This record gives sequence, C-alpha cells and structure tokens, in this order.
Amino acid sequence: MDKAQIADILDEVGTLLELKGENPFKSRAFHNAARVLAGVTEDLKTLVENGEIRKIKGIGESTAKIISDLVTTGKSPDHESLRKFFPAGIFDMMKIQGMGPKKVAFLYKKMKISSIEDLEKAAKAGKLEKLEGFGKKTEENILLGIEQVRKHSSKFHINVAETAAQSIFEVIKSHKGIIRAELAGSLRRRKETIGDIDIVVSAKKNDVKEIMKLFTSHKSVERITGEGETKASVVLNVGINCDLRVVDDKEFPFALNYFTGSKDHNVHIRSLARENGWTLNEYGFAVINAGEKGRKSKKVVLCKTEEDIYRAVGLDYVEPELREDLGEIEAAQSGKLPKLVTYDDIRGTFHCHTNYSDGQNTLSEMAAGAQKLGWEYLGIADHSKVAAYANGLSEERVKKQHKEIDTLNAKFKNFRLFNGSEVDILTNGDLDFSDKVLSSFDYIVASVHSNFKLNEADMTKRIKKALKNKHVTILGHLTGRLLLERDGYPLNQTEIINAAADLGKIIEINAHPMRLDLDWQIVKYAISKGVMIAINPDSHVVTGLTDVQYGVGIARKGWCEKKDILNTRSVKQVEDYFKFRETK
DNA sequence: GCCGTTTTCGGCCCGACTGTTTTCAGTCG
Repeated sequence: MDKAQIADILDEVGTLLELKGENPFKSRAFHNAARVLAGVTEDLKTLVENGEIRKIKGIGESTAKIISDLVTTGKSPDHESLRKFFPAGIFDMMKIQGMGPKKVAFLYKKMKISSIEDLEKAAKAGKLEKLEGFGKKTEENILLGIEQVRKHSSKFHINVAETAAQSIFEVIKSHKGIIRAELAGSLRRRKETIGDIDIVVSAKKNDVKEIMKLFTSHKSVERITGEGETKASVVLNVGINCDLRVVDDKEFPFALNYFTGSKDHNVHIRSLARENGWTLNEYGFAVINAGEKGRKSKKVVLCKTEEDIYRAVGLDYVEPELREDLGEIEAAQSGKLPKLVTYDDIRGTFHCHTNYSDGQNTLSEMAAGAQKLGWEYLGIADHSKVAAYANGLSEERVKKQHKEIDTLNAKFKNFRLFNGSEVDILTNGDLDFSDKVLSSFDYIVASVHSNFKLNEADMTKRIKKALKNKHVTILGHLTGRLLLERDGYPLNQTEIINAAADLGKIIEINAHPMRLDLDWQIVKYAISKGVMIAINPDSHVVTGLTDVQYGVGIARKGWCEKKDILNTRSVKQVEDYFKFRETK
C-alpha cells in the first residue's frame, strides 16, 4: 500500500471520528497525520521498520500504529472497526455543501440515510424539514447541493478557475471605492487544482454595499449562496464557488493573509502569535489579557503589508506558493527559505500549441506574447496527425507551419521560434511521423495520448521504445496528469527516468514551476540522475497564450546548450527548492 | 490524538454566516 493510500485512510479515520462525535482535536490529529504523511519523502517501509516514523512531528503512537499495520499487512484493525459504524456512501454525503459530520451522522442514525440517493429521496418527499434542527430551507439547500455535486467537479484546473476569477475580479477591482484588491486562496498559492475562488478587497465603509451588489449581480453568477455585510458567496456558472470579503484598508494585509491560507499555514502562524501573547485573526493582532483568557484589547502591531505580519511573528516573508505548513515556517524562522523560480527567470518554453492544432492563438500571436514577456525563445509543439481530436497536423501542414516559422524567425531580433512537434506515441511504441518527417523538426516532444488502459509493464515498454527514437528530445507529461483529478496512467516512472538518463532525454513534468509539490520526488530523482526536466503545469489544457503565461522550460544540459538557451538560474533555484524540501 | 528547551497535563486558531432557533449549533474556510 502506498503513501497516498495510507494518507487517505488516515483522513478517513479522522472523518469517521468526526461522524462519531469524538473530540474534534482527536479527529484533527488524524487529518493532520495524513497531511504530514503525504509530505514525507523517505521510503515508508524503511521508516516503519527502523521506528523512525514515530519521530516525525504529528505522527504519534496511534497514527504510527495504523501506518505500520497498513504498510506491513495492508489492513488496519483500528480503521476497519471504525468503518463498521458507517456505510461507505456516507462520505459522498459529506461532499454536499452544508452537510457536515453532525448532520450526516444525525440523518444516518435517525433515518438510516446512507447515500446521496437516499438523501435526495427523503428531501424530495419532504421528510427532512420535520426533523429537529432541519427546516424547509435546509431541505431546499440539500437538493441544490446534490445538483451541484452531480453537475460539477469539486476541483477545477487552475486556468479554468483563473479565467472565471479574472472576469468577476476585473469588474470589482474597477469600482471607484476599492482601495486594494487581490485574488487570494489556492489561486494565489498557485495550486494545480482550485476548490474555490477567494477575493479580498479593502474599501471605505460607504462603498461596501455597492461593491457587494456589484459582485452578486455579476453576469457570471449563477446562484447566491450567502450574502452578509462584509462577505458574500456565489456559485459561478462554470460551477466554481466564489467568495468576496470586504474589509477596512488597515485590515487588508491580515485579511489577505488569512484568506490566502493554507488553513494549516494559518493555524501555525496563529500559534506563533500566541507565543507572543497575541491572537491573530483576519483583522489584525490583539493581545490576550492576562487573567481574563480569551478577552481581547486593542491591536498591538500595525502592519501595512503581509511582510509586516511575517516580521511581527519573527519570520522572513513566505511566498504564497510555499504556504502549506510543510516546513516553510521553520525555514522562515532560520532564514532558510528557498528562492523560488519567478517569471523573470523564464527564458522560454517548449511545449506550446497554436491554432494549427488545439491551441487558441496564431504563431505570430504566440511569438508576440512570448516577446512581450521578455522571453528569448518559444518552442512550438503542435499535435501530430493521429491526434484527430486535437486537429493534429498532417505532413503537408507541418511543411506549411515550418515555412511560416522560418518567415517569422527572419524578422525577429534576439528571439527565436523553434519548430517542434508533440508527436503521439502509438500503442506499439512507434512514433506518429516517419523518420524523414521527424528529422525536419528542431525537436520532438513524444507523448502518450491514447490507450491509457495498458498495464504498467506494457505502458513502460511502450514509452521506453519511443524514448529510444533518436529524434525524440522530450518525453511529454511523464506525470501524465492529463485530466483533472486523474492521477494519470500507470507507468514505472523510475524506470523511465533511468532510461532517459541513459539516452540523454528531457522529461516534462506537469506542475507549476513554483509548485512542484505534487511531483517533486520524481523531479528530484530525475535531477539526481542528471536528467533534464521541462516543467509545465498541465500541457493538455495549456493551449493558446496561456502557454506563455504558465509554461516554463528548464534546461539542465544537452541539446539546449547547443542552441544557447540554457537556463542555469532557474535550475539553481529548482535545486535549492528540492534541497529545502529534502531537509523537511 | 499529539505535543512539550518554562510543560507529561492542559491546551489545541478563529470568525462569518445560515437556519434554526429564542441564544446557538453547525458548517465553512
């Protein structure tokens, strides 16, 4: 059983304890252990065998026992005995907005409701409104919530969320009463997938009502789910939840910090504030009165920016991308935060699509976008012919594109388009173009886009065969996170990286350059083997100019050097990031 | 359940909003 599965079970134990109505701190301990475990990089089996697992902060006697049981036998008696109390469908019910552990457990005990279907039936029959603590409104909201769960994914890819957010954010930001405005939450932390959009603004009191109205009446709002004096919540028509919070300008940095999260980062920061005798909330610091615990007096530390807040609790400024309570706070205490790759470090990217295939922009628009960002090159890698779904290029269209690239390149100064192709790896490991056509490109990205259902051994064999093709420069999306919330296809990543190391190939990792958490172990392994990596958040949805905004090519050695596009600064920073992660 | 360089017991972040309630529990982030 792997680490992710074990973390899921610890989470489930935490939820089961909540359902049982146990001490909330007890259930939190399990959720916390799950999170800590997910960030552990060492081999779990070794940690269990040598007892080191107990030394990890957040993993105690009980959680270590569950982990140990799962690692050695694949089963945990503690987990299984808890599962007997509630049927599996109960977890689905908790995905419905407004349905927490108390309500779910109550409905199960009272009415034996144990699935979304049961719940829907009961709500439609009007059986819920008569129950204690429930009412007509709750019943309606449950039905709306069920509809939403069925209609939409609970997570959205960052560029879907960002597009939705920008449209409403621009309108709010342009209101004359706005003093400061930021997109917060996981969007600001640049997570790969986004649960909901958080907007934090500061404004004069007189304008608050109008700003709230502007928000709830925006054209992209499908439904208003909450509307108070300073906070409103809506569901946008793409299905994503969006919250607006309006505060006084002196509270803005605190609100921004609070709503950027992550929750675990906030909790840790607050405990640091407590050590100083303060409480911290979204409005500011307050001192805790001695003797009268919990009572607050006036604010003690004036902070104009987030930097000030971090300084006040003795920390270096922590970039939003690092705020996960995975060691960044300890690093900030000792001045050991890594310097992140920034957009200024990016000199170009290799995996971009144009409207020749499934991109949204023309070659010249893409080139113009890249130059506007100060980049030195852009690699065009449209799809190959078998990718009919993506309007893949035939041999004739490849020639046409090359001509157009040549014409454009002749006009550029200090900028260059590389003519590449994202060529499909066919089921048998062959590539989708002949050798002759392949040799007409500057470089080839070889990717799997079909037959994902092969078993691990066959998929690995297929990719290794493609890697051996001398024309292949980059293996596209090794991590294979092609679709939202899908973990990609089965393949032996270690074996592939070893092969790439032997053959001098580049591996593409689909993760935001500043957020390599999801894949950092495999990236670290690649670097340790001397394999060059190219990082993209998710090539499959990165089409059109969004490529230019998100994509990053990080070259380590080899073919890029020949073309004078080595990006040593970024590599250094990525390596620093890994060193930082490694010491956690 | 987990933690601790003042601690092995007594804390554990904190507030807005909703819907149900006559003062608050539950949910959410």
